[in-house]
Amino acid sequence: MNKEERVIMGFRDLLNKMVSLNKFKMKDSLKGYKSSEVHCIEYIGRNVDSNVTKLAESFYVTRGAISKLTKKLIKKGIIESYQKQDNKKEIYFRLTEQGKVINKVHEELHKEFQERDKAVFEQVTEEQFDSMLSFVEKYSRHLDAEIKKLGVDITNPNDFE
Amino acid sequence: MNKEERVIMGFRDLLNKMVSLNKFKMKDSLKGYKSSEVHCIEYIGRNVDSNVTKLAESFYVTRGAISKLTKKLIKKGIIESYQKQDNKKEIYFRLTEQGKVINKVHEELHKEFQERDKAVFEQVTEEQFDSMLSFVEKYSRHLDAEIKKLGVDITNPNDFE
DNA sequence: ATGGTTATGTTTCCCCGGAAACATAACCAT
DNA sequence: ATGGTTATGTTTCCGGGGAAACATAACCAT
Repeated sequence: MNKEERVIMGFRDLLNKMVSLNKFKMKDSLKGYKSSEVHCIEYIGRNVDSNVTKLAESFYVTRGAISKLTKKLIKKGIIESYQKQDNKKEIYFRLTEQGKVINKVHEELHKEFQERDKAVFEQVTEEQFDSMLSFVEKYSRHLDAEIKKLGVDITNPNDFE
Repeated sequence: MNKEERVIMGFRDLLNKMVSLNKFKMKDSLKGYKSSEVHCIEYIGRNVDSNVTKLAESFYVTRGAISKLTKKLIKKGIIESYQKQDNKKEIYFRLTEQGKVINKVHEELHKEFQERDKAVFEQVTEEQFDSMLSFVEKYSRHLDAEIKKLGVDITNPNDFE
């Protein structure tokens, strides 16, 4: 396996491990909530006027999937929807008080993760960060061009190689 | 968003884009085959004596999922199973002639991807590669320790943050 | 203004994979 | 050797998400 593949594979495995750990910890502190639900709550908590489309694009899933998920969260009383006077098409979401509590717990968990990995990131130099970011951005732009050229739809992933 | 998050997010997006592009191209040259099937074929083509457990570990999915997938591939005549005289427990897989053809097509596709991205990787210096690999390996070891400490099961991912 | 086009959201049907219970074979400690 | 433990594979049940058809609202060109 050459270096290119090792880098890509390495990051894939890294992400898998992070997700596994996240799910595991979530079972402790956020019992009863699926990770997809928590991510949705997190996004709505961070972004005013979230709607189905924005959530779908951000999570790389279909609008249909988000539509069902938000309906579930509304039924559970974690989020609520609202509209604006001048727009009868778009439906926005915000957290209820209950939702804010869950979001708070999740934020604490995030801090815990950062603390956990601090030791690793402290060893990374600015140059290393910039080098990685420049690679990511360059590669990303390259793929964007390809995606555009072929007219590919980027609404589905969540499985890797 | 700090640099740590940007690197992780950046790679997540990168992987998503690669997967989308892969799926799109596969629809052209490997019509009728799901990407999970093709990956399975690829693995069996590369590794002698593949079995359900090894495939599951490699793909981060449950043995049950692989069990169903391989059954489907056998029914389609793409792979076949065999056992060894001295082991009545483990069941191995190999490609049939038809499977080899598909694998060949897939390999060509891989080369095409490498060619497509050559321009990007040519710009990456050895130092950059080594820097990224060292980061990945360090972080990975760190998470492994955490995973071991907590006794987390790494058999499920395929969705990211 | 109005008819075609695009954007947004919903619903139905279906497939894939996880969880868990199960069956069987291999291993191992005594 | 044998009974408990572990490894491997399978099956059933269920939930989540994709695809596609659909409904409705907004946009836009004429």
